[in-house]
Amino acid sequence: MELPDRYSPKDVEGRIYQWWMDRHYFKAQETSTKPPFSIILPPPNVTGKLHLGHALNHNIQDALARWKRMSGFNVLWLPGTDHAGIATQSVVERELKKEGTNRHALGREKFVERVWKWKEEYGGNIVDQMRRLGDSCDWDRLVFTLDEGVSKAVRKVFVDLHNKGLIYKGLRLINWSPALESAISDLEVDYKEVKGSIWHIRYPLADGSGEIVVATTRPETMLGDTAVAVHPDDERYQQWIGKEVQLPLTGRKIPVIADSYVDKEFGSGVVKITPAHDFNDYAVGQRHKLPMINILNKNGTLNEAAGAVYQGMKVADARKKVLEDLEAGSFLVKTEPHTHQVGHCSRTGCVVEPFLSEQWFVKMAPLAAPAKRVVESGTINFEPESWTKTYLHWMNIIQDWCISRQLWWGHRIPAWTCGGCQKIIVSETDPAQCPHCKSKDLKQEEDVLDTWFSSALWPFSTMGWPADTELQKTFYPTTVLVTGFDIIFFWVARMIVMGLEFKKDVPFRTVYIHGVIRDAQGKKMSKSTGNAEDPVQLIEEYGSDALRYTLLAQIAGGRDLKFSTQRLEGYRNFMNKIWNATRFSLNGLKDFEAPADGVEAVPNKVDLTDADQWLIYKLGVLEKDVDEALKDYRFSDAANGIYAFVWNIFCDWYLEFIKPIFQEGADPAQKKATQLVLAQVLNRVIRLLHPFAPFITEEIYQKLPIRGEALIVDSYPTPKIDKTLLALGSEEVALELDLVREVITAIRNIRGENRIKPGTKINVRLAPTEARAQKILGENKSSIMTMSRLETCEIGEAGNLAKCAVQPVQIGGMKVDVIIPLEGLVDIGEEVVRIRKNIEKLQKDVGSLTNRMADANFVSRAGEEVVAASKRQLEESQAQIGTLEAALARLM
RNA sequence: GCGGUUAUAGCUCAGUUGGUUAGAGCGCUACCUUGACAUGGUAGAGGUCCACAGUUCGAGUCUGUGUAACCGCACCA
Repeated sequence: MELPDRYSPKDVEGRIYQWWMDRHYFKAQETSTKPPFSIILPPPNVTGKLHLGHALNHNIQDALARWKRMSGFNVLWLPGTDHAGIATQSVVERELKKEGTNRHALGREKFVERVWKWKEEYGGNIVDQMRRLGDSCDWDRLVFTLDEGVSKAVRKVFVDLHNKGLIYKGLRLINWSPALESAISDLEVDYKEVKGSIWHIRYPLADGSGEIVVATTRPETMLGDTAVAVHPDDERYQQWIGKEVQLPLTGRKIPVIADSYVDKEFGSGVVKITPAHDFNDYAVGQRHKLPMINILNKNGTLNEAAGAVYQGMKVADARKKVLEDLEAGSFLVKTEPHTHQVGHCSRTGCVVEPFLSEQWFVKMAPLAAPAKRVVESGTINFEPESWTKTYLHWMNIIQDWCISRQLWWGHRIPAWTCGGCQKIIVSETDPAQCPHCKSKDLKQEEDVLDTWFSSALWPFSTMGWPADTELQKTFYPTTVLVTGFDIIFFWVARMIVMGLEFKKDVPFRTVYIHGVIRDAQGKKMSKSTGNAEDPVQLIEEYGSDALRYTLLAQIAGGRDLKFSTQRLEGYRNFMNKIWNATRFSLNGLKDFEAPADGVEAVPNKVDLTDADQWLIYKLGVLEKDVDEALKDYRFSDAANGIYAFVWNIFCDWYLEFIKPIFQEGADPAQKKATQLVLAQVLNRVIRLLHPFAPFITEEIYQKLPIRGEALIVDSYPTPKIDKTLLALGSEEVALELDLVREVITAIRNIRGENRIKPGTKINVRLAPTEARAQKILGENKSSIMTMSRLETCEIGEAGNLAKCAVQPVQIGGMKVDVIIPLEGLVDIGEEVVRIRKNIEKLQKDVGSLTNRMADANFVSRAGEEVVAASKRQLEESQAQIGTLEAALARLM
């Protein structure tokens, strides 16, 4: 079968993916004798378009899934999509706006219907994108966060927590997004530095006995002030404590209180207290039982409590007006520039307002305690480990979780208020009547739950909980969670909490936290800055495997990754290299008969060339390294190791070494042996590559002479399972072949440096100093001649060095002088320069080695082998200098 | 303020337990269309491993201090 000379991902990826699907290779077995391996996919938003971060996240999980599947595990990779309350609702609201209407006009029921319709139509897009990435998820188990089963789980958890007193409804100061007109959680607030001012305002005492100056960054909130506070020990203000001040503009009288929250050193040492619009003031207000005046509407404008003048104004306008009025009344003392952190809504970017409102909360402290313990004890471990500290820190300062959102798209809170007795009923099923007063006048809460509430249950709600399913028995706790650090608090921590509370076990054993993808300049990729790359677009252009290799080869130790298309191009080239190496190999295997015992077949050791044994030895090292790297989540080490093997060992050397064997006249026994080695090693390389480049490898695999049914379900090569083949490798022979390679490199080096045309065939004398080198060179003479394009090659005495280029080569105790007569070939001057450069380099080594050997401390204290090695190196370097100097003398 | 991460070639990064001459890819220079691949090949140039101190016979690697950059968390109105 003929392969095109370039790998074309487009012709392969879709077909291969469909083939895997048709054959159900992604399916997990509910029960199996195989050990389980499970991953829950962090569900992307249904609205979403995958970004590169998703690609990385999914590629890691898929690499793990494929590796484990090949390693004999019963693999469950459970996919899902998230309803993403705010994001999805916004998309549909934008659609409505275009149609000249809005959700309020439509009404709740119709609107939610409309969102569902949207989801049915576009929700599949995100799944299609995941398939482009090659995700080998068990698609038959695809779950959506609003599916019936998941919704049941959500209700059960809500009701249980409520019955345990861990969910409560209360009037609290919460973070309010005026743009969304909804509460948001602490985590959804991003603090950004904003340049503002700090205004000093005069508050006259009510009894006219003086005035007090307060400092504030938000003058408009003074309309809701209910006290002025000073530090109890502040000598300047002792006489004011307990008196009243008259609030400018409103004339309201408010007390001066003492509270140690006030910092004497900051500003004027006097703080205006607005309990309804500041978290610290709220705390002070609670301590002093101050009244709370809410001056804001839900949309962020001022309400009637702010006074007729300001009612209806936006906060920014009100601030201006208040300052004008203060100025006019000469209440304003001074204005200073001041930068401070201002909370912004992570969804809309609007300024978040602390807002007094009735919301539902989860009491976190009792739930956090066991969730801390499982991480402290190592039942769950973070990879990299340093995230443990971040996690524990957050768990220590955790606040109650505000879970209600004033949206329509999501899990509606399963609580009803009875019109008869006003009691609140919380129930898993919609109640027909009030259990207390039997009234049928029940009204369900309007609010929905924070998206992350259902996400927190994901590891078990997706497996059929609360029913007791086989799936949970087999796969819970899951093996590993793969995610970015940005949702450790949003998601990871809350899953641990809920898993422990409802499954009495951790949701996963390991949390693998990977870095963030940045652009080539190191900036965070985002839609708004326009530097976000579209993975599907990149796949179109470079192929899914190339993209995956780029990401996996660079992800290490949880560090961020800088993405450049230049790098992507490099790995695209690598895919092509693999393709062409296969093309060449298959050509050489045209008359090769696949052995009956397939992958177990090995040639007789006596028929193997040195190159065969060298290659097999290197393969053994690779298999060991890759196995260890993958076990430690060192994807880049594994990917780079395979890359180097394929390119620098297999292609650059091995394929070159075996080329003559495929020419006519080669020894048939040797050819047969080499063909078998080639077929077996190619088979191993393709299998090793599969988790990192699934499409191209499966495509190639199907054309290999030695193969099974499908690569995706073949086994993953390790030294353990490849014992028979790897036993043919030899470290000793490998070292000998390295000498041959060094000799070839030396000849090429002399050629290059002396600018001898590649077409010019030259004569070389090789002068080994011991029998072992003599033997190995003799055995590989024809390879040396071909690969360095020689006319003649003598192996023996150094002979006359007059007008000769000379390069000493030594490796593992074997030594060879490479000698090339230059007479009539080139200008001798180049060789003089080349030799001098080499001598200089050697002299530097000799210098430091001499110093070291002269150091009595080194000789007596360093390990014996180290001293011996240094001594040997010194002698060898000196000998090489001798050789080169002799050659130099003969050149002049 | 508390915590974390990073600092190695022009760029992006490897360098596992301290041990010969610190590696790769890209970029750069020269040469090469040789029968797998120009998305290729061969050779080459390029590094005071952030600074200082310490431990050690020996430090890119371990310890401390400092500097710089990035990221969390908490924040003073």
